Amino acid sequence: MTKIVSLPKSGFLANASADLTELLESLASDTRLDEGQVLFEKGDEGDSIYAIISGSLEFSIISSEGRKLSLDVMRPGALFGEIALFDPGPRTATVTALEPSIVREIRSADVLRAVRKSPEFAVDLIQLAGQRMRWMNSQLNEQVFLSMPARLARKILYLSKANTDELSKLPFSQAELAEFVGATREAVSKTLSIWKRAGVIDATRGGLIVMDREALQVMADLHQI
Amino acid sequence: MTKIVSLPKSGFLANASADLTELLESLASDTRLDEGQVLFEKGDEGDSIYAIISGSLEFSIISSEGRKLSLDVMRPGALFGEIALFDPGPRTATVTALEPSIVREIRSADVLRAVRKSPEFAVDLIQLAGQRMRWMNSQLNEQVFLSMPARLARKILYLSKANTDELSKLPFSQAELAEFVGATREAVSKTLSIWKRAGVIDATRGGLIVMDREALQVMADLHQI
DNA sequence: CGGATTCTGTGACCCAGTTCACAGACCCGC
DNA sequence: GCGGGTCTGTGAACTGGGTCACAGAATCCG
Repeated sequence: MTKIVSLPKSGFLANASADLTELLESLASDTRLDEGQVLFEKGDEGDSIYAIISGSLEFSIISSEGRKLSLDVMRPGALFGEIALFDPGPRTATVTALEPSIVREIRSADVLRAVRKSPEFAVDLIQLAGQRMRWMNSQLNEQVFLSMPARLARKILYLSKANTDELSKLPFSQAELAEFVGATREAVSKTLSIWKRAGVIDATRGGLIVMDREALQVMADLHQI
Repeated sequence: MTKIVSLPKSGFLANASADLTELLESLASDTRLDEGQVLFEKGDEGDSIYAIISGSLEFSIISSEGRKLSLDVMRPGALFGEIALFDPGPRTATVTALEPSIVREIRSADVLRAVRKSPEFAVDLIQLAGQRMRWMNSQLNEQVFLSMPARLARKILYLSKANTDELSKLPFSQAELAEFVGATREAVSKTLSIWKRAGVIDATRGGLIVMDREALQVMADLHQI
């Protein structure tokens, strides 16, 4: 049986305790996802939480008009879907596999039972919720108060931080970056061009390499509103 | 001693269970706030949660440049500050008294102790966190995907819903409304003028009366992006 | 290899909302 | 009751970013 070997610091919510992890082990059922497959989307009913075993999934919100704002890419070890855990109701976000992935599903009733038995689980979960709220707050902040270039710089830094390999190449097209940033492909293309000319990044088709992290950091702090 | 008589559905997070309420009763210490007084602001350290006994407080986030986005006004019965509950770190938002108010403060260590004794508290708290996350998600959605008039219409409907009196008069100046909507005073003034001419609302200095809720509802759904 | 598709770069124009600049209107205190 | 704040209304100019429209590069595939 696949093991959650460790809990890497992925995007967010990746700090489950050993106890919680064990719980996941015992009650879980695994699901295999193809690239592009939607695990659940906004409006779905569902009361499970998930842990990522392998692959990577995109976490996004979608407007009624169909516009998408990607918020995070989650990697093995990440836990998600906890809003619906004890607050039944439709899902508020959409989760899509970016590559073939495996997720472990735990029904909230099982978690609930475990919580009643052992309060430590609850403390873990509340802490997890706290971190997620903190993170959502920062997203709101960025969207509201930062200009497009600043948001772009931050997302690039954030997403490339998760990359373990040496020169952090981001495997996203400009269209995908635009969705992360809440802007159009054209706008992203234009600012990337500028940064490329300035030697801050190097862009190729379907990818992008950060050359000068410091400079990007500056871009992220400039351009406030 | 003041009692939390009931838990009215205020802005959000107003559905604490009887048990949790009792906990609040036993461990709390009350604080009196003057109008305009800041209870805590973004960046402060602090690990207490609060319940509102009387008055009303504004919940807002503030950019590094000093721009403010008001998110909610919280009324008696509302619970807030729970991010810091089990996830230590700086506060992510700012809370200000809109009028003379009294809040009850509970140190997170006390709550933590209670949780370990009785898991039901934990379930309540997690549920509370779930609702708050749901709500924050909706805020993010609105800010990102809606035009200014739609946001304005929604905030007016939302804020006036909390009003119990007959013809719901909102006691906010246009400048304050602008902060709620993340726009400038002028822009708000202009769209309010239009709505006033159309008979949808009636505006006076420092306040505003909703005449036609349905029409506002339409405005809220139109103007998507 | 050659055609088709999918990305990337850029320019022209448009529009929502900001900034700036006032002019009234209301209101409160002396 | 009048003078100085604080709100409200509105117009002119500006601007970030969106929309539209292509053209050139990469890549894929039959």
